[in-house]
Amino acid sequence: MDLTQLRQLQPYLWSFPLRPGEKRAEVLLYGTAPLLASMDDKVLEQIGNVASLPGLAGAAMTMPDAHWGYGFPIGGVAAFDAEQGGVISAGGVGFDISCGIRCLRSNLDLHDATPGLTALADILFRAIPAGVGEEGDIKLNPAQLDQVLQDGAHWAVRQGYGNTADLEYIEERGRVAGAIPDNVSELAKKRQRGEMGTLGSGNHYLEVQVVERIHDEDAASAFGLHEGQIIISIHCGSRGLGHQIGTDYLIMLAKAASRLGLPNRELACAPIKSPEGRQYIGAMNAAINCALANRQILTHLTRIACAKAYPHAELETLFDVSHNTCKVETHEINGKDRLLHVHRKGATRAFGPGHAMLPERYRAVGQPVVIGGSMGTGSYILAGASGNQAFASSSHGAGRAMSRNKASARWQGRELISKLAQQGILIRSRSMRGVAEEAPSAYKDVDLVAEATEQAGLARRVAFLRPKVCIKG
DNA sequence: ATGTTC
Repeated sequence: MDLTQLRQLQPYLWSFPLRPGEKRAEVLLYGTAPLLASMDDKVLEQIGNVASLPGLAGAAMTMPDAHWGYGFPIGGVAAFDAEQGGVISAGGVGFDISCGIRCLRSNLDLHDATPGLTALADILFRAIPAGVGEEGDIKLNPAQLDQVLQDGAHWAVRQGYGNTADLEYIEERGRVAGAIPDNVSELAKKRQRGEMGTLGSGNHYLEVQVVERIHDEDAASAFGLHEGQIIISIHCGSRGLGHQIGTDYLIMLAKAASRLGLPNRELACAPIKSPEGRQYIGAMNAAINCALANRQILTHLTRIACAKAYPHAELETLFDVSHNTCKVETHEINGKDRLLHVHRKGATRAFGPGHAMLPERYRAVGQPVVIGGSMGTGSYILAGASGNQAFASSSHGAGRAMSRNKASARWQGRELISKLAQQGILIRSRSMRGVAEEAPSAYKDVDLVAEATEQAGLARRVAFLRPKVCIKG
């Protein structure tokens, strides 16, 4: 991205000034000069397009890990006011609806766990269905799937996957309101009937990590984290169902958008108050519940696998964040509280200290936020910051720096795996091409993303996690 | 991300 097009407002905040004759809302970009310089110009074009959509509240924004996506950039945040003609966009949520990360803290430490890590890697690889189209042992009939879409992780706990203590630490406490299973196509449901409790592919993973560094002792203590502790993180979403909803509604919303005079098919959207808009929102909420249930089942499978390698192991849910959603929230703009539909695409909600929606245990320090790193580099746990000006949003990952095609042309999966093994990181995957696409060097530097996220006032770093075992799709 | 062509 050419930085001469931008105006630097603060050390970690930039604006994209209007060109003569251009009509759109403000665009704000969070990040350092090097991070922004490494982004594709497409990011700027895309967030500029978002700023021209009807009913936008405040500015359209990008997070420090932004890269270009379908319609909206990944790492994009945009809030719309239904009362002012605001819109809902499928491309503003993302195709993998409610993709997110479940973090589990363990009672194991690296020193004791090390001798069993190879066995754990093999057990997890057998226990966790992963890869494109991969199905699990759970097969649901249509009525059962509708219950999943209605009740999310609560459904999973009722079936014996995990426990009620998990629910307290899931965003929305395990279930969003407003899901309408009838708005989800039969094809989308059919694709999901065998895919509950599966990881998927691409950047999805299950990682066994060690807490290598604590940045904030108070928050770490509230989150139950200490140096040397083993953590397990599960990154996945709503699988075939979410993807099919994205496909179905892209077509419907594109028609609605053409009536609004928006020519760009990728910006497919409809007013929140329109029939099409309401219909998509009902389907999207159903997909959010599907993803929450999916991560709950995977948590259960992970506990069983972990107990085989370490009979005394206990895994508690630290938190479960979603980073592809649109959620209705109240935010203050110019001193006035407004009810907004906040699109976060590749962006994590990051409520600050004192927010009423947070579980009591974390309320004083802020919401746990996860910046998932690339395979082999590491991840950060952060806490939502007071005074976040980005509709309580934060970065979600390292963010790609290179396309999948380029990465798979440059690296060999097998070589990467042996190189990472030398660094003490065990990779298990059925797809060598997938591993090559996920090469650590195809991503931005997660340390720089986390540092910029903190310096920009979006979230505070709490702990750095180093991967030890990584199960890839 | 994805029954890898939205």
